[in-house]
Amino acid sequence: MPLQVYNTLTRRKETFEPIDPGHVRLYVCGPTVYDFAHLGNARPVVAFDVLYRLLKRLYPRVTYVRNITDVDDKIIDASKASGEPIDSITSRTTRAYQQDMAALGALPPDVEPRATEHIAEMIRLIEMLIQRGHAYAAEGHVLFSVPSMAEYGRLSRHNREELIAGARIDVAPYKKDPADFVLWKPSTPDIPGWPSPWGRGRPGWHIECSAMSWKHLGETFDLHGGGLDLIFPHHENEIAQSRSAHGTPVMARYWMHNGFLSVNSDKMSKSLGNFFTVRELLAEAPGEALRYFLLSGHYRAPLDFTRQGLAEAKAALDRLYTPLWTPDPFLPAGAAPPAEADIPADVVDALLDDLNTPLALSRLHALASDINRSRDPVEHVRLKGRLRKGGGLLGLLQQNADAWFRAPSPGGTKLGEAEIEQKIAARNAARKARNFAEADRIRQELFQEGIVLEDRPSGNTEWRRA
RNA sequence: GGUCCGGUGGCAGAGUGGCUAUGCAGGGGACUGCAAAUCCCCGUACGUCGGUUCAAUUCCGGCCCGGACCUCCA
Repeated sequence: MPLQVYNTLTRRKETFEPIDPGHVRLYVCGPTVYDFAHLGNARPVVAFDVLYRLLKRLYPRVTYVRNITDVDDKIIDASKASGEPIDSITSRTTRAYQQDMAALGALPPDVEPRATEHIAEMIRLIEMLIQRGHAYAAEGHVLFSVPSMAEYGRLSRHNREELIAGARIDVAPYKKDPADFVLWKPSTPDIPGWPSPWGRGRPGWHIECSAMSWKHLGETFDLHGGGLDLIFPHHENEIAQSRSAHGTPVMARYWMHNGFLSVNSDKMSKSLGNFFTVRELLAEAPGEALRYFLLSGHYRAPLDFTRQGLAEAKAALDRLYTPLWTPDPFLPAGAAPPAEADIPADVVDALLDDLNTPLALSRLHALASDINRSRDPVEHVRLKGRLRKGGGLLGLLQQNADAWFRAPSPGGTKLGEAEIEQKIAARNAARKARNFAEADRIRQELFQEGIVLEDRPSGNTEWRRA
């Protein structure tokens, strides 16, 4: 079964056919670095991380580019408000972003270009657009001429007239057409700016992605991803810029957009103030649980964030890690050692169908059940390997099960491992003396501390944090 | 107004023209000194009204309800 992706350009699921099967190229819109990322910002990162992992399995070479927008009026505003220098804000926030995404198990992209390091490419692109009659300079600004592009609006399925009719902002007087948008704008001396043929200024929002994707992936590439809200205007304008500058029929062949994360059915957003930063959530749950939560819904569907949902994600991971936690059975003498585990095909198939992660997760659970039922030692070990491999495709189940169950949790017990082991030894002594009241008292005592004991058939007592 | 998504069991969330995932929660049983974990069994859900069909939750149409986008936004 080939990879199928839902393409926003055609509004249907299509078979993915790379331009160059030897080298797949993917671009995802990254963050504007002026504040910590919230869980909604993390959703595309995790979703497209699964895509990246899948593509890497399918093709010999994949280049994944995710930009860092480090020049933007929101950054300027943040600096003015706090007094913190712009460089400090952007470098600090970029670092935090990278740490947070790593904590969610997202692989770093192959290239993470910064807008400020691509000003020359942006200026070049703007010059090309002017040359070809798709842009014009006016009062220190350079604007893209929307009427110059016949196919403008194809991605968002908006036509120019509707846009003008529905516009929520006033039309700047220097625009020739109300739908025209800014490629370059002048900077006053107190804010960041770069010399350009149109005077000292800074880029508009959309041009940077056109410049960076061009430089790192070429004029036309395979996949472009981002949040649903970027379809218009951001991606529409990127397409207009790139296609018009290069004279190409498409910018990216497949456009993928993730749905929103909501909180009590309201979109999680900074302006509504109902957001949870990845950072604060990492203080109450493991990154892997947050990742599982994000993958528990299909990437295009809305996903409602609740503490209960997060707790269920953690419980589901407990269930998947449980069979991985039990020691491998002894292989019968003379038995062939289990072969290198294969990737579970049904998990791959689920992902090939437009990244159906909920279905893929259910297949992981089926695999866990198989392991729990398995009585054959060789089969048991082989299935465990498969579960790990399948989890790996989703960026899950890669840590040591002991670490998963025993890593100190924020707000958890203050008891150290040595103290826990000590209490377990005391309890086992009581059990041996058939003093079950004392044994149960210790069990209860540990339970109050969030420690669960499991007496194994082997006679060992294992503990884990609830 | 325009464009585009959805409405599935107590909750979350897949999927399918007939065999009704998966997890959590709940009930019963096995196992256990007690537990935990695990295993077995259980509750027969698909907004609404029509249509097509031998058969529709699944296809088509109307309606109702909810959501997103229409130059801040993942």
